[in-house]
Amino acid sequence: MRSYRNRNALNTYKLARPKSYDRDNAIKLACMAFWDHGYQALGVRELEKLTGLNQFAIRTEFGGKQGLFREALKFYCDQAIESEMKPLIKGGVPEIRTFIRGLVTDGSMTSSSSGCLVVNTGIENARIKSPILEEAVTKYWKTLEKRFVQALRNAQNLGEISEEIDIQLIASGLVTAVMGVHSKNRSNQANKAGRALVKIMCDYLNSLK
Amino acid sequence: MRSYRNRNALNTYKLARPKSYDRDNAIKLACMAFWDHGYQALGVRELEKLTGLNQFAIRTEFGGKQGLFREALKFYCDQAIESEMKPLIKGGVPEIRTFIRGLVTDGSMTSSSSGCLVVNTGIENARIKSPILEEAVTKYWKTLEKRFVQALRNAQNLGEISEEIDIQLIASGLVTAVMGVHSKNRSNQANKAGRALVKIMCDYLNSLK
DNA sequence: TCGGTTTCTATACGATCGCATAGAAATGAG
DNA sequence: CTCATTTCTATGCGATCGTATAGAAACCGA
Repeated sequence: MRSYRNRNALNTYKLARPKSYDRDNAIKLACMAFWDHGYQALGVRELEKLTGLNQFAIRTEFGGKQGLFREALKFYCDQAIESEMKPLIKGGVPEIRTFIRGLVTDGSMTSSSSGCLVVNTGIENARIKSPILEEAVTKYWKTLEKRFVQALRNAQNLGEISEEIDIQLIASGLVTAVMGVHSKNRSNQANKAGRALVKIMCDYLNSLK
Repeated sequence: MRSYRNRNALNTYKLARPKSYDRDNAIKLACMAFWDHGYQALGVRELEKLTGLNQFAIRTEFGGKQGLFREALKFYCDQAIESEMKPLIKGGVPEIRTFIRGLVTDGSMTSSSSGCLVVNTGIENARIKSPILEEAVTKYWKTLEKRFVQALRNAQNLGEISEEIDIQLIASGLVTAVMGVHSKNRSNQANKAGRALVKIMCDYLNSLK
């Protein structure tokens, strides 16, 4: 065993039997599977079928079911932060509205009848007490809150909203509202179930002028 | 076996070995246990310890783990509907505010670091697809929505809020906000974590005059 | 005290969980 | 071709899941 890791096409020394799966795609499929079924309810054997991975690969490539879940959660978070949250950094109230509306809009990755993987994980693992997962979940919501804070600051600078406003409070409340929309979407198994709160929050943002 | 059921002190014909548990109290303890740990993560053997029930009792009295969970969920719903939701029937905006604030107030049964059993159940069982549980969850949120509608109508009649308002929309949005506060409380394991959204929704209600 | 009834405890069952291991299969190098 | 290396499939392990069963224990009526 010359090279401990030998992934994808970037082989260093010796080629052996090629892997039957694409790592990145497997993570994506695992993400969707956990998103749908939850962590505990999804067994390793069904996970194999849904991801195209084999048991050996789950062990050696990801360190088992837990490790694969961590990768899947990371994939979800990175994806959402990079795509949906990004416009908030330089945006203002319109971008906040777009983000919120994305929670109940077909085609948006944050709009799903399965809710949100991070919400689901935070609720399911509240008592499993895995520090690694807890940290990932906390980091995700902290990031979203920061993005909201940034967008609200931008909005103040643009004069879109009043200077009197407690930005931290609104950002925190928006995060909680987002979690509510996801929860309702999953509970009702409909990706638009939370649309009333979306409307209300948009109206509320308008009232901050 | 003269009488098939022989519960508590109200024995009909023949007294035999007395039960070692109090049924109602066991349901209450089971409710707290499931609330904390979730359904799947809580095994029958630990459930025995936490409720004071024995395996035989779980089978004969409740029909197994599922049956006990149903009773526990029913207990939770009935309790919340009877205590926290009740003032909404004859109340107006102040009663809505009190309800919402109760989600992040020590001593209120709807304020818990474990979130809300109905939210947790809706999320955990979204893919388990138990029609019985799904119906119980749906009914709970429908009831809360109706209570909000009633309170908002009362508020209109009292002149607390404008006649122009879309009551159905606000009621639905309030329900989703409630779910958000519960989700955040559980995710953060703090019964006041969702307080920012509570403040925002109270402000929003004030703006409807 | 004994019989009838119900609930108790103890034990076991089949299924499934995540994970480990062994040997076959698939590749490139020599 | 053979060999070294890696990944594959097949099988099994120990633990735990919810549930079933059997016999002991606890009560009342007679």
